[in-house]
Amino acid sequence: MINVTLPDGTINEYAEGITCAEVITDALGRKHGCLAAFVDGVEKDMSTKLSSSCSVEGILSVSEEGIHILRHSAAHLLAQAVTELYPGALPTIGPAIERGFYYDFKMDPITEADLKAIQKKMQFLAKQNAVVERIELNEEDLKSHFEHNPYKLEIINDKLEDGAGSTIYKQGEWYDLCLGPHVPNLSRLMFVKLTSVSSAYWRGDQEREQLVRIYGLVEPTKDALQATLKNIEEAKKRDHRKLGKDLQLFHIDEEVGQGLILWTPRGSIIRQELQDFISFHLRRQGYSQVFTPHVGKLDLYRTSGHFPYYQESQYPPLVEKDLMRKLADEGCSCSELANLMKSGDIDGYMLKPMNCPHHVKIYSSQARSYRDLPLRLAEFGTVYRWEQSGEISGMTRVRGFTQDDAHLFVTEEQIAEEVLGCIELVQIIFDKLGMTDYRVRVGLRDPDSDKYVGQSEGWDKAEDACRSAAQSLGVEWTEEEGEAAFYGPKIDFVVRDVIGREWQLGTVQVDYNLPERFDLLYKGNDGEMHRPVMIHRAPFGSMERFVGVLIEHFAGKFPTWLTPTQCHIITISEKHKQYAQEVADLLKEKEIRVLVDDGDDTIGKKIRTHRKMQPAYMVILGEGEAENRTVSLRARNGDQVSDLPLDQFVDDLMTEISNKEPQPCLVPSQQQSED
RNA sequence: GCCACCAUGGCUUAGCGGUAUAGCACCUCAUUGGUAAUGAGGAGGUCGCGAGUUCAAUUCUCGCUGGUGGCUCCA
Repeated sequence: MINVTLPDGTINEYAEGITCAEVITDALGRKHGCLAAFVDGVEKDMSTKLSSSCSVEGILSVSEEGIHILRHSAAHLLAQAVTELYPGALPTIGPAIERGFYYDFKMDPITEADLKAIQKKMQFLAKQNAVVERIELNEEDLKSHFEHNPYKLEIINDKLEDGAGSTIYKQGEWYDLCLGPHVPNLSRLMFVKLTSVSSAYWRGDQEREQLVRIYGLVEPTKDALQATLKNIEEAKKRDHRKLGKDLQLFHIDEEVGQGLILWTPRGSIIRQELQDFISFHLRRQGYSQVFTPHVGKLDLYRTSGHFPYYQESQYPPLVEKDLMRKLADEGCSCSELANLMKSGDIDGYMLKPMNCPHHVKIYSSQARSYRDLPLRLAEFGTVYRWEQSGEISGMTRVRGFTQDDAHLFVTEEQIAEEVLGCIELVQIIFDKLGMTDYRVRVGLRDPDSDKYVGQSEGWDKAEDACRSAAQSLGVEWTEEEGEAAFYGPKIDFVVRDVIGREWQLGTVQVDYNLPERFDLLYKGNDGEMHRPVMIHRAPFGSMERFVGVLIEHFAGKFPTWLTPTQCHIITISEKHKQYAQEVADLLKEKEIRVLVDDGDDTIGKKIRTHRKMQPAYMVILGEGEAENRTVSLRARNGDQVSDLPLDQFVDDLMTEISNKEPQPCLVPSQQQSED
């Protein structure tokens, strides 16, 4: 007999060999809803036989572990369906992921249209409700089970020690190499939805074959699945690429170039407001504003190390016409030209991929003493990077972007305090914008990689400085090896958007390397020359990416201070044109952004039209308002307030804007939102 | 860069081997209307670009450009 401890503390005695399923059924009844169990805290199948005293706790499909098992099992079901429909298809790997599951197959490409049939097959198989069976096999048997699948054999050879066996999971005649656990039977997997098909490299290696990857969702109930699908639909409506077009915030034109953002008047207002906001804080923190050109000589980037290191992701260099002609006359080939550039035998210009070298040159334009430090140089600097064409997307991944950049030249003793100042700035901004869902990542070098430059002593010090700064932040932070820049460690602020994607926005980087490469010096109070340390930082990261994320964060409903047109004035009839103009002039005088619609559409029609542009307020003006010098307001959610005295409205609105209130607040919320 | 899919007036979209729908937006006229579409009329497209097949191509084929979903990459 063995003793089994249940979550509520009771201890039951059972015969040895009893299964988890039997224990849980005994404790909770037949409709326990568990799909696996923790045995002494370790995830096990329901069919696991208990051989000694232990604790047992059921895993429900709504728990984090439960949904993970559900997804993983659904991936197996997908593989079964695909291999039955496409006999030549070879399953490779198929894990559960954050929002569902996928499975990679070696097979001929399929299209989204094919997913319907596969999903139907999955649901058919789920209805058959085969039992999922765990089978332990020795190495030889294991290999013979997968002798026609080189991918599985590769995993067996790589992951298992010589001579070690492993397990397969079998449902009906189909089986897969897997450690489990899995659902006890397939009927648990009724509520699946295949979402997309794409491709992936085998084991994530660009050099190896491309596989067909099928993504899917699974939920424990029909309602849960419908809710998940609805969430995805809602998220799509927030997509900054769609909203950017609808709200006329930016435009990308193929004749201008891929990944190059044209900021339209309305989007430019948002960007300008953000820049003003940040500039205000920069002045407070003692930064100096600078401007530098968009190009620089190749030699500059040879010295900085950017040219040789990041050649693949730079726009092609610009070479002078006469030199090009001369080289062409001499029969110089393209590859020879590239070599000459690489070796430094010919020079040219480059679109700047970053602002640091220019700022470094401002530092070194004068002899510096310790009294000049910290020297903080800030610039909204536009940089150009040749991102891979397939990677470019909307505003979040582009080829030309403006960093809210700054470089701080500091003494070693000043690092900790200055890094902290940078971090505080990031926090002020995130706080003001209500971006609370972010994590802090301290990026360290990968000890096994040789991509990093500089002395390891400097690295150690810089890494320590980042750690202690992150520590003092009072926010959850993680260290990640291999996430450092090639010149130094960094602290990144990674923001999670509404769809759960993560975006690296703010960044602070400590750099011992560039001062070395450019031989930067200052005279200390000891009369000796010393080397300063550089801190790179950009609280927004790039204006493009930040605004892109912000559009989705607010779903286009910006706080009043950021809203491109804050008030849309709508007249009831032609008779109120004059009063509308008066109100508009008054608001404009106070630098409030306003638009007047005194056209002859009906009031309902106008409201419908203007709602699409998401003004902070619609200001409705008719008979009563004109007579009493009042306004009526309509908020984005349809709430209204009537007969607000005009002067009070203007005052309140100005206060709201200068306070940078997170949402419009002049119309008290009366009901649940109609949006 | 790789794989798959996609590309029709400003936007959303129908369609097909014989140069093309519809709605919104736009313009004109009438309407003077109180919080999610007043009515009538009008104008606007060499169907992303280039080549090929064909008597004929927006429709089929290839290339290019751009987009979408992923992979790889991201100073």
